[in-house]
Amino acid sequence: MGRPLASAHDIATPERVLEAAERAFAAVGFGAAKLADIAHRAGIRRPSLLYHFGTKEALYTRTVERCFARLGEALTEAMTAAGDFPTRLDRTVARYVEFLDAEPQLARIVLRELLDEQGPGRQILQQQLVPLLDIIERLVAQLGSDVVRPDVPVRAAVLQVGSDALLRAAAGPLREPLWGPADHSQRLARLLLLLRDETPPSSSRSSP
Amino acid sequence: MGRPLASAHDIATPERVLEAAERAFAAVGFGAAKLADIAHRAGIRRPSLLYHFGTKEALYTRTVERCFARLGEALTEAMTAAGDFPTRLDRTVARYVEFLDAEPQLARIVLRELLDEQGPGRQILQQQLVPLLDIIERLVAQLGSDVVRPDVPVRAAVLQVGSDALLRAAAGPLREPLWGPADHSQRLARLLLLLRDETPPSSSRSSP
DNA sequence: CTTGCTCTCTACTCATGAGTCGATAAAACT
DNA sequence: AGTTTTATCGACTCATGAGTAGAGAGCAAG
Repeated sequence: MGRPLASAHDIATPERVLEAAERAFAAVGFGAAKLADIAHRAGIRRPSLLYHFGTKEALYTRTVERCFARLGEALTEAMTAAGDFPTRLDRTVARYVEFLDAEPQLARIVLRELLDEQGPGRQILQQQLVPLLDIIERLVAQLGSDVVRPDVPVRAAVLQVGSDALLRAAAGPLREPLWGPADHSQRLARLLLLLRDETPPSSSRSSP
Repeated sequence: MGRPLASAHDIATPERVLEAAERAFAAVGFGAAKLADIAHRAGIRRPSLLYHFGTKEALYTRTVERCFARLGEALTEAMTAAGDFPTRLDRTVARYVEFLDAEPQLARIVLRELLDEQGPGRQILQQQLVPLLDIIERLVAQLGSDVVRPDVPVRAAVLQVGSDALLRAAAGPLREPLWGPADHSQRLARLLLLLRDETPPSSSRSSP
């Protein structure tokens, strides 16, 4: 054999490996994931994988960084939409939840990194999340000074909504039986943050 | 050597092993945890550990079951306190959060089980959590019919508060910089569930 | 004191999975 | 055409960690 071959659908091999790695690490964690599995799922054998990434740890770090990068993108993209505060809040929460629900592997990896004592994730998480929370707090102060409840701790509220979405996405088959429909998160965020709740654009109430 | 010896502080060996196992599995997960480490932390060698538990998987299952049992106890105990609805809500949330903060290993293991595709945890989680949520919903309907917001999805709200506490406890060193003081959870739960918020007994407001 | 039971250890086996080496072959230059 | 570069794989090495075997030490009962 020889060159790329680019097998299947002609996506570059390293990219396919990263996708397979994301699934594997998300499913069973760093320790239990096997390079041979990942390689096979990417359509190559283990040595070829190691040719591209050198070592298992390196592959893992790359995977984690890729996850956090995409998550960061999704978050900031969702936040920078135009509109008044309630609209932006709805949009951000909705997009964030949808994004995580669509990529549960990502949610799982982020969570795993939060749990692991070592791992590259803790630092990345701190470095990305702290400034993001600062931005949100400033945003709330500027945009929402008249519609936001003055008595709510903003950071805590944001983290609560965020944690919920993360766990919800990571819960896999338990998602529906426990959490139910997705737009509940949006509703709860409104209830937490907004002074008055003029029932959001499209949503369900539990008891009319 | 020979009999128990009961080393250190005379706690039964299997119990010491379970404690060590809980720490280890919480810190690095099932795959990466090493029986030799666990054994040493419990004051014995690996074969002695295997004498008591037979296999690594068995030890893990025992550890997980022990965790869920304790968590279940803590939850139901907190919920069955007397008082009107707001008081009970405050107490339950406060005790739950304190409990998890005091035993972060437990929170980590529960989370890990939520993440793992196989593992005994998913099933236990479903079996314990679904009925618990039903109980809570019934409780809210009975006790809080006049003080609880009628427009809030109870299950979702409870899960949101619960997820937050779990992640908060599992976050280790990131807990303070991100989440801040513990009583915020209590405050958010009040804001979510109660119709009017007469500022809970002892709490801090972020902007007076 | 001897027999038996419980618990512990040291010293193995054995499977598994990460990383290396050398061969090979398709592409990409020259 | 010939040479180099890039990517792939089969067949190794080697470390590590789970599980096993067997011996021995303390304790209890007869």
